[in-house]
Amino acid sequence: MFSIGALSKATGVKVPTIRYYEEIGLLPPAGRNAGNQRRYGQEGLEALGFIKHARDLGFALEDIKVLMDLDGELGTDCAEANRIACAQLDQVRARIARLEQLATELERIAHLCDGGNGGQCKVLTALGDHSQCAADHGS
Amino acid sequence: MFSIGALSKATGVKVPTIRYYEEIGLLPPAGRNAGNQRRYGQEGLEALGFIKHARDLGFALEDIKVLMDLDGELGTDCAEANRIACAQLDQVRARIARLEQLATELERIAHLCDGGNGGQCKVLTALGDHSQCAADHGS
DNA sequence: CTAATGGCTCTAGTCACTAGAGGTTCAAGA
DNA sequence: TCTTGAACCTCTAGTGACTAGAGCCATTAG
Repeated sequence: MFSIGALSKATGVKVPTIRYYEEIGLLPPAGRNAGNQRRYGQEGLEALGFIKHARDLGFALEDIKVLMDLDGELGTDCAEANRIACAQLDQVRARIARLEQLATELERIAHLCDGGNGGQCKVLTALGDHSQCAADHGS
Repeated sequence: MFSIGALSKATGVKVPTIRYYEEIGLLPPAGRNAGNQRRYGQEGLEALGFIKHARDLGFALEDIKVLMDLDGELGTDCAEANRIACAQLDQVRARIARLEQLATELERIAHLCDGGNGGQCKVLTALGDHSQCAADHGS
């Protein structure tokens, strides 16, 4: 049996975050001891480990909830889990592409300036003027 | 003179967002007409355009505030603006690196499954078990 | 037995908006 | 001039995923 602090250490999820997960129904309400403190068993550890790993992979809590519900079902068909994972992968790839455009643009802007002073700052000018940008970096 | 709606169209920033920017002091309070409606001139357009561009580049509103204040100062030294831009670039690069790790891991997980069913879903198992991961994709 | 640590609930704050209610003003057509 | 509908106003509350703090109670080591 783990206390909430022990579970926190074991998983790397902060104590208030664990309580938050319970509050929003992502974790089932923990059992309590005589003094009303939460006590967790192996299945609590596994559930929280699953959440932690999925969060690290960038899944939204809502998606994690769906994945966990899938897991409970008997003879789970894999299709839904796979769909969610692929959607997540697409999102991550899209974010990478977007960030790479930003990085290009920021490099250009940052290189305008040698850190000297006097006159109008070219960095500020570049930030103010989208038309100077090489590409459509966003909208 | 622009109404808030015209300014919104001209910049691509939504109307409630413009009011929000004013509320938090990012935009100076707009002048009003006889009927208490906001009216903007050229400088309003430019200020909002600056904010929009910087937001598109991923700058936080707090950083944008600093940049705009810098812009107002006479003989602005460029160093601070440059520092903020470079910090932003570093952040973007770090996020890209992190996301690339995630993408690798997600590809591995998504490929475990052909969408068939029966037995324990390998996608769910992989999500639950960090030790299967090739790399330390997060913490 | 006492002190330190850890746990409890509850409220409010973060960031950057977004949505909705309920009311007022503007601009264009009849 | 009147009317209608769009655009505007303020205010409150909600989003996601936590984080911080107040004020109190439980557990545990010495």
